[in-house]
Amino acid sequence: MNGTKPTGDCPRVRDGAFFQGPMNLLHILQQRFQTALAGLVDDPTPYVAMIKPAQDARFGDYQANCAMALGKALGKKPRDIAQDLVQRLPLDDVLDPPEIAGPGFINLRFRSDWLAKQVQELGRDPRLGVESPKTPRTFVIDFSSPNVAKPMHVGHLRSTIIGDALARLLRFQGHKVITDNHLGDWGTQFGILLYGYKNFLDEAALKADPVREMLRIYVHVRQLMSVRDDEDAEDAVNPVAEACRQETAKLHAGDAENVRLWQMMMPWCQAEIDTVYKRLDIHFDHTHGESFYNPQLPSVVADLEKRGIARNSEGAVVIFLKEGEPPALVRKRDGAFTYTTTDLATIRYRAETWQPQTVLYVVDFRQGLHFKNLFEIARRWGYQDVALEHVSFGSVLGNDRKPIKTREGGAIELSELLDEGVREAARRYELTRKERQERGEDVPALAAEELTQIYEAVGLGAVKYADLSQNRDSDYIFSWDKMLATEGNTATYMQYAYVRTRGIFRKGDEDVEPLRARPPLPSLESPHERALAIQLLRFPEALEAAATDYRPHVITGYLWDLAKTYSGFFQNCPVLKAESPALRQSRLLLCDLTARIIQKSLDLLGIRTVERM
RNA sequence: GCACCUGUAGCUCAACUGGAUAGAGCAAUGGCCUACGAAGCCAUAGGUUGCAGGUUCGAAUCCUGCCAGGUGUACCA
Repeated sequence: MNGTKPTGDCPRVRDGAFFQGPMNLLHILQQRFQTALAGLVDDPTPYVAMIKPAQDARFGDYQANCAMALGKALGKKPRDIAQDLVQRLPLDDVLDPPEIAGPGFINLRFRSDWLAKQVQELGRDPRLGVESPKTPRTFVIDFSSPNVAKPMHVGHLRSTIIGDALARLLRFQGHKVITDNHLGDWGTQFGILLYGYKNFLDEAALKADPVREMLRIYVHVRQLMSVRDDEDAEDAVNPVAEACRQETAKLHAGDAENVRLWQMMMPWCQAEIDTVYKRLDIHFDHTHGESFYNPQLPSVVADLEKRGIARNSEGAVVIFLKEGEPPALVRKRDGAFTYTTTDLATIRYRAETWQPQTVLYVVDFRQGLHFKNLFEIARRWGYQDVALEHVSFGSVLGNDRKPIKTREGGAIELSELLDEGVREAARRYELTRKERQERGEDVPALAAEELTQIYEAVGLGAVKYADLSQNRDSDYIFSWDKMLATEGNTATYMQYAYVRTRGIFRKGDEDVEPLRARPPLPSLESPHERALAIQLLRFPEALEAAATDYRPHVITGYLWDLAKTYSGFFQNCPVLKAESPALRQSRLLLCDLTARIIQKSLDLLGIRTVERM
C-alpha cells in the first residue's frame, strides 16, 4: 500500500496516464469487507472469501456468508455480527443498504446509478474491465506434445485445445506465457519410420508428396507389427517390431545414416502437424522436443547420482520414492534413458532459461502418477520454488462409452476429424438455411467465400467449445449432434448470439466507434438492463475463476449466463425502437458490450466469430 | 493389493470449492413471429445427488466404510 495514492478505487496506469477504469465487482466488495472485518478479527482473509454472487435475485447481487462462521469464532449470535459488519461497511455510493436474512446472510445490492457509471467506463475500456496483475507471473505451458512420426489423432485434441485456451487466458490477464510443444520426436515411432523407409520406400511417391509417403510407410509397418505370424507365437517377438527397436537404438547411439534420415524426415513431420495447428489457429513460442534434451540426459543422471537422489539398482539407475512403491527409472539396464530423465532435463532447462513461477503440463489423466513422481523428484533435486502442475483431463469417448476409435479400431486422425466437423457444420447450416427461407425469413445472401469462412468457424468452433465447456476432469462423449446443436450451451449458439447483436447495428445503421470513444451513461431502469449490466461487469471475475484452477469451462459457463441474460434484455427492451434517442444509445452500448465480451471470450477459447451467418 | 479419477432429472452436463428451495440443454407437454435475425424466447413436468454412517447452524461438496465404472502401478512415452 502506498499512502500517497487512494486505495479505494485503484487507479491504473495505462498508456502513461492514470486511467480510472471499471473494477471487478467482487474485488470491490472484498475490499469493503476487508475494512469492516479489520476491527473484528486478526485475519479477515478467509471471511472475505465468503462473499459470493447471490444464487437468487431476491437475495441481491452478491451475498456475504461470513457472519455464521464468525459467530462460531467469536461466540456471538451470527445475526448480531452481521448487523455489526453492515454498520462498519464503508457504504458511500456503491451499495444500497444491505439486508440481513436467515441465519445471518448479508445480502448486497449495488446501487444502479453506480453500476451505470461502471458500465460507461467498461464501454471505453479495451480490456473490458480486466485489470493487469500487480505482479505478473511467468507461466510455461506444456501442451499438445504429439509424437511426430505419425499423424496427430483425436488423443491430442484435448491437450491441444485446453492448453491453447489456458495460454490465451493467462496472457490476456497480463501474465507472461511461454508455450512449449514438447514433441515426441525421438522415440520408438521413429524406429518404425526408419525401418519402413529402408524397406518399403516408394521413391516416386516420396518425391511427389513426402508427408503422404511417410504416412503410408508408417501405417504399413504398423500393420506388419500387429499381424501375428501364427497362433502359437503369442509371446514370440515380432521380427518387424524387433527390427524397429534396433533402428531406434541405432538412432540414439548416433548412427550416421539414421541420424541423417531423421534430420531429413523431421521437417516433413513438422509440416504435417503444422497444417493442423494452422487450421486450429494454435501457435507455440518454442518447440523443444525430446531430441532437444537428448544431449543433456547423461548430465542429469550424473547429477542425480552425485546428490544421492538416484542410485543403482539391478543394473538400472533409479530413484526410490516411497516405501513399497516401485521406484522411478532414470536409466535403464541397457543404458537407455527414460521419459522421466527427459522430463527432468526439461524442468531444469525451463527453470534456468525462463525462471517461471509455474509450469503447467496439460496432459491426460493417465499420466497422473508419472507427474506426481516427477514433481517429487524435481523438488528433491532443488526445484522447490517453481510450481509444477499437472492440468489433467479425461478421455474422449465414443457412443459406446469407450475411448473413441475408427470403425476399424484405429485412432481417428485429427485432420480428418476437423474436416468432418466442417463438413457437418456446412450440411446442417444449409439445412437450416433452407428451412428458414421456406418460412419466409430474411436470410442474408452470402457469397461462397463468406460461407466457407462460416463453415470453418462453426465446425472448428463446435469441436473446441464442446471440449472446453466440459469440466476437464471427466471423460466426455464425442457427438456431432451435441456439439453442433444450435440450442443450448454450444459454440454455434454463442456465435449466433454474437451475429444477432451485430445485426442490430447493421439494421440501425449504427457505428460502434462513437459508442466506444464516448460511451453514454446507460439507463438501467429495467431489471433486464440491470441484470445485463451486472453480467457484463462480471467478465473479469469469470476469467479469474477460470484461471485459478485452469478450468476453461468456467468461461463457457459465464458465456452461457451472459447469453441468457442478454436474451431477456433483447426480448423485453427494444433497442432501435427505444422510446428516446438517449435510451437507444444506452441500449446500443449494452449490445455492443455484450458482443465484445462474447467475442473476447470466444477468442480466449480459440474460437472465431463471424459477422453474419 | 495399492493409488488417482468418475458416479447428480430418461439422456448430456452445471452447481463459482461448505450456503438459502440442487440448476441448464436435449427429449416430453403447452404457448410466442404486423418490435431490432424464431439457429430465438416463455411456461409446465421431471431429483432419496451410487449406498450407509459421521463432522455442524448448514453437506452434492469435507471425513470414514462400502458398491459400480474407468485408469495407472520397474526398464513404452
